[in-house]
Formats: sequence, structure tokens, C-alpha cells
Amino acid sequence: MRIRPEEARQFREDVLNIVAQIPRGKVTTYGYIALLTGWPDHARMVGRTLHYTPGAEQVPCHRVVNAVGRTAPGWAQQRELLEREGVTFKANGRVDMDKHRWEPSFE
DNA sequence: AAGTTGACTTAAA
DNA sequence: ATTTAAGCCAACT
Repeated sequence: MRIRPEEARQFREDVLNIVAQIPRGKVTTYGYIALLTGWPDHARMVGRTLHYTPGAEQVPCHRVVNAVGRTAPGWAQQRELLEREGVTFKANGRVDMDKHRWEPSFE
């Protein structure tokens, strides 16, 4: 299922709203966010949105990493930002996902 | 219009 | 632990 041009706006909005809810010290993945928006196969678009959409700076997008806990390419600061809130990394430089994966307690 | 690219994911080697 | 491969989708060449 593809996102039609009219829905694109809503999609970006949803992504930002979801990211805004990630609590301090927790992280989530692009794929999971995609799932929550109702567009399960759009992990890439989530990444694109957070990277290029103005306004992403206003939400804690540093709390979003990929499925294996790798931080965003070309964004050196991200690791420091996370560690600052208590997120721990493994020896290989990846986030300890099992420990910090965000589990929304439903609303 | 066809090919490439990337803040992705999963599986396999 | 790395690297490849294939599937995915919209934007960009």
C-alpha cells in the first residue's frame, strides 16, 4: 500500500507526534514508528521524515535508532545525547535495545 | 521514463 | 562479528 500525496502530510504529522511521546532514556525504531502510523512497510519514509522534515528538531528524534540499535549515519551527537539521558551502549557501539526499547503502555 | 539512493528490516552466509 | 542479498517505498537523477 502506497501513501498517496494527500496522505503524506498526515503521515509526517503522525510520525512527529509519535516520536514526541518517546520518554527520556528510551528509544524506538523506524520500523515500529511506521507500524504505529498504520504504514508498516514505510520504515524508510520514517527515516526520511526525521531527516529532512523541518520540525523534527523540536521532537526527541535522537531517541530513534534502527532495528539493531545503530545510531543515525552522519550524526555524531546522537550517541552523546542518548548517553546523557542514561541510555547505555554495548561494546560494538550499538544501543542496548532490550534494555531501552520503548514499550508504550497504551492509551 | 528508467535507474539510483537512503536516518530501513530481515535473513543468510 | 561482518558482509551480502533481497524486499521495501518515495524522492531524486
